[in-house]
Amino acid sequence: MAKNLRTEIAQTRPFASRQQEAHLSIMRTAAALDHAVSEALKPYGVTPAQYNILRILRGAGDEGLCRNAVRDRMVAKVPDTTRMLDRMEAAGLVERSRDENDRRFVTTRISDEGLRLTAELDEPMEALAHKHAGHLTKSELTMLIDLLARIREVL
Amino acid sequence: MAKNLRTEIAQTRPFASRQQEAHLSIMRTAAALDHAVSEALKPYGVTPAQYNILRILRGAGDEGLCRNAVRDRMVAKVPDTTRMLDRMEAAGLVERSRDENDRRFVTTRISDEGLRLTAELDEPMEALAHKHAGHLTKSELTMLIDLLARIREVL
DNA sequence: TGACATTGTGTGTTACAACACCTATCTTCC
DNA sequence: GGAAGATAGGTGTTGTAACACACAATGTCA
Repeated sequence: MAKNLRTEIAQTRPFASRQQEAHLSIMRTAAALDHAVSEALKPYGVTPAQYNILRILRGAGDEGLCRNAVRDRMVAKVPDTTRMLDRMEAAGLVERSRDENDRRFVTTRISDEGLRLTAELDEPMEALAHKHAGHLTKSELTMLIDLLARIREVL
Repeated sequence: MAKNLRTEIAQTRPFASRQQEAHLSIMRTAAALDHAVSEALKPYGVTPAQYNILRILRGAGDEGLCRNAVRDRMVAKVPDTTRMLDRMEAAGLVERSRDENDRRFVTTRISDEGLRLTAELDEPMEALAHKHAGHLTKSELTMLIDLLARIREVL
C-alpha cells in the first residue's frame, strides 16, 4: 500500500491542500529518481544532465544541434550549456563545428565514443525504469503520464 | 488534451518503454514546477531548498531539529546542509544552539523573521499549487499522489 | 551604406554543491 | 577507567551552476 507522504517526510504540519500534496509528491519522487539515475550513471562518469544531452544529440543524428537547441530540449534547462558542452567535448563525448553558412551557429554532434557510451547505457537505464515503474500496470502508467502532462500544460 | 511528451521535447527517438516515458514525464514536470517555484520565491530572496527547510523547521516548532534531522526531511537531500543552514542563519531566518545534554547536537530553530517570511509565503505558494494542479479533480489528484507513492516505494 | 536591433554564443565573477576527510562528544564493553 | 566504535557536526578543496554582461554574425531599414 502506498505510504502517506506526510509520515514519510516526518512533517507534523498537514498539507494546506491536496494540490500542494501532489506538488510535493512530484518533487519528492523526481528527487528520488534523479538520485537513483545519478548513482547508476556514476560508474560511467556521466551526470544525469550529460546523459540527457547524449540522448538528445543521438536523436538529432548527423545534423547535430546548436547550443540553444540542445538547451531547449533538456529536461532541466541549464543556463550554462556552453561549459557543460565544453566538458563533454573535453571528455570526447561530443564534437563541435562552426556552421559555414551562418557563422553564429556552433553545431554540436555526438561523437563515436558518445554513441558507444549511450548505447552501453541503454540497457541499464531501461532496467532502472522497469525497476521503478515496472510494478504499475499499463493503464496506470498511461494515467500517470497523462496527469503529469496536464500539469505541464499550465506551466 | 495532454500533449505528447515526445513532440514536446522535440526528440525524434521514440521512448524505449512506457516506463521510461513515465520516468521522463516525472522528471520534466518536476523541473518545470521547480522552476516556477524558484521564480515565485526569488522576490523574497529564498531558494526552493531554503523554503523547504523553513517549512520543516516551522513544523518542528520550538524544539527545533538537529542538522541531520533537517537533511533527512528535505525533498532533495543536500549533503551540505551545514553551510546551507549557515547562510540561512546569516540571513536571520534560523537560529542555532548547541544541546546542553548532548553537546554533539546543534539544534536549529526557525527565527521570528523566518516564521514571518514563511507565513508571508503561505498564500502565494498555495496559489501556485492551485494554478498548477487546480484543474485536476479530487480523484485525479488522489490517483496521481498514489501512483507516485507507489513508485517511491521501490526507491 | 551605415546605424541599430536581433540572434547565437562565450566569458567573468560569485555563490553554491559534492566529496572526502577531520574533530568533538558520547556509548559500550572489557 | 580507558580504548574502540558510533554518532553528530564541521572544514577544505574542487568542480559546477547562476547571473549578468560582452562579443560576433546576421538581418533590417532609413
